[in-house]
Amino acid sequence: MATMQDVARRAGVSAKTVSNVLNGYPYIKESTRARVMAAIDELGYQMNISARNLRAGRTGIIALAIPELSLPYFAQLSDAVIEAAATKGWTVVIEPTGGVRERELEVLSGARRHLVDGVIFSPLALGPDDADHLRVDFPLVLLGERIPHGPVDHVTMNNVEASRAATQHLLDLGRRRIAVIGAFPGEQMGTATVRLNGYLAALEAAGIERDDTLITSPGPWWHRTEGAQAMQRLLDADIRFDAVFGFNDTLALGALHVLLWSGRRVPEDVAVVGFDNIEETRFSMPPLTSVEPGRLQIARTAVDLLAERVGGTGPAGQREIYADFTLEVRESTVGRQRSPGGAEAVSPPLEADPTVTPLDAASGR
Amino acid sequence: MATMQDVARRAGVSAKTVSNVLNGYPYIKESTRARVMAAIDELGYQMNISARNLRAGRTGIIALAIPELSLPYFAQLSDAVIEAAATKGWTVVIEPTGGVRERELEVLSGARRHLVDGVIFSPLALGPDDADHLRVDFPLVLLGERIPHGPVDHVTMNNVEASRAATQHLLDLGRRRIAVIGAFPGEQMGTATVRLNGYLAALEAAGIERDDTLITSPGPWWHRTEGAQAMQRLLDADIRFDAVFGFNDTLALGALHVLLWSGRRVPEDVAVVGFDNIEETRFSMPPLTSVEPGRLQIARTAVDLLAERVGGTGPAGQREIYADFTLEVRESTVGRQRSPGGAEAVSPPLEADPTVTPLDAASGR
DNA sequence: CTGAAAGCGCTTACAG
DNA sequence: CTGAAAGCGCTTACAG
Repeated sequence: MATMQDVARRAGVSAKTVSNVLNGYPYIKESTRARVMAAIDELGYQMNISARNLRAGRTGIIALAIPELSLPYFAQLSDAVIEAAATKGWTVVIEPTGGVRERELEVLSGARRHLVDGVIFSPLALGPDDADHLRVDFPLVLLGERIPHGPVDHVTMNNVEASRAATQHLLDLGRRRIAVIGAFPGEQMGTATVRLNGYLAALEAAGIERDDTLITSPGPWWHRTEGAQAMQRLLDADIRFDAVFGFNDTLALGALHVLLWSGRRVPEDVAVVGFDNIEETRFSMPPLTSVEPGRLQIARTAVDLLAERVGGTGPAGQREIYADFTLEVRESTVGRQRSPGGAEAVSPPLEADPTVTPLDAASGR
Repeated sequence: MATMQDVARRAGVSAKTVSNVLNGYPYIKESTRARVMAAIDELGYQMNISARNLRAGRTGIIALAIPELSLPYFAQLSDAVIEAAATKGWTVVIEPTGGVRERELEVLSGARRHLVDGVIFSPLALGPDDADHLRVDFPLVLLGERIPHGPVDHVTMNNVEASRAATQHLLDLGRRRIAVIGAFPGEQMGTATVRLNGYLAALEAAGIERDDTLITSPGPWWHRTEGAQAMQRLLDADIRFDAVFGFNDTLALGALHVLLWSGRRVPEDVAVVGFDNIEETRFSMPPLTSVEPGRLQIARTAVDLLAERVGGTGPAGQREIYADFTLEVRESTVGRQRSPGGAEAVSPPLEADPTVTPLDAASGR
């Protein structure tokens, strides 16, 4: 395989000049650049990334450490991060930690430190007591709620406010007994905790007393299974409720499934709200009202902050960025007619998802 | 940062010996190994991957090129590939192509050839005419149906048989007018084509004539949206049918959504079958009968074949491996009672998903 | 605008 | 079992 030297020889220049051309160094005579490019074409030359990395101390790779891709939120977040990273010329390696503490620590201990220019990390097992582990010697951007005021740049959203808004939406519809799927009493700090705080804040503002029989704790994982199980236990215990707030969409969808199975009408008997606004919320039956957490904004911001750290242009202190959320109102709370609160008429979700990449015309499937 | 030389000096050995220790070279005196390990610990030494790659000509990275992570099948496949690759010491970079021809060609033109030891590639835009593009000078394993007999190792499943079995299941239930969601007439070869062939084969064996008004072509993308739109068109056109076969689960789930919306009962009025057995098939209402394509087996086999190619131990010719499929019968076809065909009683999906990674006890959410 | 030399941190032969 | 030398293919100063 051709090397930079081969190209230089063929173009009648030095390797340095080839390097300059390839790296976009501006002060090169046009004729020289043309000769170099021609030589590259003729030899089919491709730069050896490892050599460049060794010498330059950069790899052009960032890691995205998340619990698992099978959780739709993280799959969709990963797509967004990959796309945002590409605009910076970065390749992304995804490191599913399984939410296992040891594997999350490995992300930080930097066994792959030399492989990546930086890391975007969404911890699940690590918590506030682990903030010191975040003092690493490579650029790191933190996502999520587990370590709120760590010593690194942090991108998140205002979960308390968003959760309060979702709960308020149910209250506005006249619901008074709102079951929660997704509390996690063992948690010092995390998504479950802050979303529960938002829920409780909304109740308090409405003068409704907290009822712990309505607050279910399906455990640390938030798949559909756990949502279904938690709902089944509520039904088995004959708890009365007129609404359900799932702390993520998969919990809410699992709960919705069991509700319908048991013969409840949604939203007439029970209104259901989720969180994350994953694609399938538009396709459940009925479509699921959900909090859009600003996933694209989170991905882009995380990549931008990381790029600044890698480039050394970030400020000295850590930054805390909050993405904007919105409540997407769908039929699981307002039914098929116009919402009483004046929301737009809700129609079957037949419009294309604007976030879907268009397929070019020539391709097939 | 400490180098191998620093470690060698501290341990009183040569760099070569440190390298031998780190690479598991067997013939090292135990006392030497211990001294080296101690020096590594004391210095906090971590090998520079780029330097190793440059010298060894390997990177320890493989690429997985897929259309997009937002399609649950590919997210779940990616998780499986990442896990399988880890057992070989490989890191995975995921390259979402968006199904765009140009980006799929980039995967093969090897702009990142030096970055990866090999590539697992699931094309969508490239087709049988592009087989020559697969003649690349790096290890490559192909997935999917788009290029059936290309010049490279290929892992797939028997789509025709699986599709035939799914259709037969509907026929066994007495259904005679089975609508298809997912045909793609413009396609020379691909998933849509082979699954349609299986469907037609089953009809023919049952002596049922093909009815083209039942065969919908939602286009190349197989999201929920397209399934919902195709179903809406069937309903708008007043086509009669008593079953629906979605060529993947998201199409089937989109169609299911519109069916229920329109007031049809599933499966009493219309039975629904999907393909891929993604997690949410167990949580739709009703749960969706689907073909399990052997996703884990596909992931592991692809990684194994690639490892043999990278190691130079594979056979000269290309291999064609078929994963085993099974039909997972759920309520969308047999309802909540025992299936007439003798399948097991179907119950609400409250059992845990066995493919879910356990979270360690100490972690939170 | 371009070149010649040195060196990034490893591993590969080659010796012993 | 271990060592000394060379070199993987680039980029970084340093000159001019």
